[in-house]
Amino acid sequence: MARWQPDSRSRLEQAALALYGERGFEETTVAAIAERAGLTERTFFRYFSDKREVLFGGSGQLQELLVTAVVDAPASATPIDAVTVGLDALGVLFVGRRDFARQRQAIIVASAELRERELIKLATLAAAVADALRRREVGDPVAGLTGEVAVAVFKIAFEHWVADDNTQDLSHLMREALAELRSVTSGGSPSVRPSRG
Amino acid sequence: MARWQPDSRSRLEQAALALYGERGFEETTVAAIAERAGLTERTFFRYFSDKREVLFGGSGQLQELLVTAVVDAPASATPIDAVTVGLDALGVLFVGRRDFARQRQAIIVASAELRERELIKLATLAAAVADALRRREVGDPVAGLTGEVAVAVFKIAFEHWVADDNTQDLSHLMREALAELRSVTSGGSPSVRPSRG
DNA sequence: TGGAATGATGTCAGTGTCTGTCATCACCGT
DNA sequence: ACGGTGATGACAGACACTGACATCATTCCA
Repeated sequence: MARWQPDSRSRLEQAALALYGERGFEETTVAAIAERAGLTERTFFRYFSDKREVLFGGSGQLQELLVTAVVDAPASATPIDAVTVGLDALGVLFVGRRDFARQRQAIIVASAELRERELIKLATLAAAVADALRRREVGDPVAGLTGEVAVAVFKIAFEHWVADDNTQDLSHLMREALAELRSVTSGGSPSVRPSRG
Repeated sequence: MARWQPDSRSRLEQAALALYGERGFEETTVAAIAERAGLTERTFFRYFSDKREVLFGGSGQLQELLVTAVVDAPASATPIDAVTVGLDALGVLFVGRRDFARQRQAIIVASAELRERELIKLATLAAAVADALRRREVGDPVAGLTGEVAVAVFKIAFEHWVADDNTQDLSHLMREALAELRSVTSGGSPSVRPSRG
């Protein structure tokens, strides 16, 4: 018999998800999460740096997958092509996890603090993609802008995927969003020019 | 003789800016800010919802200016053109304020908490731009994507403007960033050409 | 085999953010 | 004068988070 139950981390994650869903994020205390997990408040903070972070354990894996795919894309691929390959790789990560993603997203959008945390995770992701592109000899500011584009596409497709009665898969929605973005940025009139138009 | 010194709000803002700059954000207590402003901690929280918000008083004005310009852009303007008009309008807001902007930005980039707050302000701005475009009969997802593009362009140009020895004005840098973005999104397989990087 | 090292957890005290509540007191209109 | 108003102070308290030390099953090794 082990002295402690195993999987403290995942028990804390599950307890937090449940309580945030039931009572809301702000109304849930860390003490309550720890109690439901059969642990103490102090132990919660040993696993998670703060009360929000317990919802973002998967962000590291997401970033690793995307960065690896971008770096390993064919040498002939343009920056935007490499990013497209990366986004395709993300599709598999979410297969079969739509219900979980939906529950988690409902909690996040309901809390300003959690939305802040999500945004900085996405910004970190964009920076990581930009770095990956630079390893492909892509210069600035193209690398930075392409990183922003990748995350914008992911974000919009993800929101669409999680929303209500959508049945298409995430990869498909990401390709759609990218196509839309192309049409937006190519929609300006010729009179609008970088050099003092 | 007034019982209290006037301009409590701006005294608190100045005290916070000074202390965040001297000691750093995390190392500065609200009590210290209030004391330097000749007020109490409780009064600080009557003016600002939290310790970070004291640095973001100008975001409302920024948003109003951008949204108004987008809404009032010529009816013939495409979504991306309307946004370009809006970004031009922002240029004047920062004229002569580069030193202040630089000092404030140095504080923000040094703190993860403040970066989070900045990101949600920018996300709110993007949403406001999207709403403004919808008032121009622009549909989704073009409105949302164009809002993201507007903010990405502003963000990158602003960072460049604040950085080191740059002498060009903000409006010019925003037009440059937009042109770069166009080249990024048109660099994929469907319409060819390797990017310059 | 027995004792020391290890590692996850508990306990406790303390700091700082933020909120609710009530008191204070100059100013203002009547 | 007098009561209303509005900005501020004073105070208590909840909660997030941290540092320091204690506990104790497991494991390692002489």
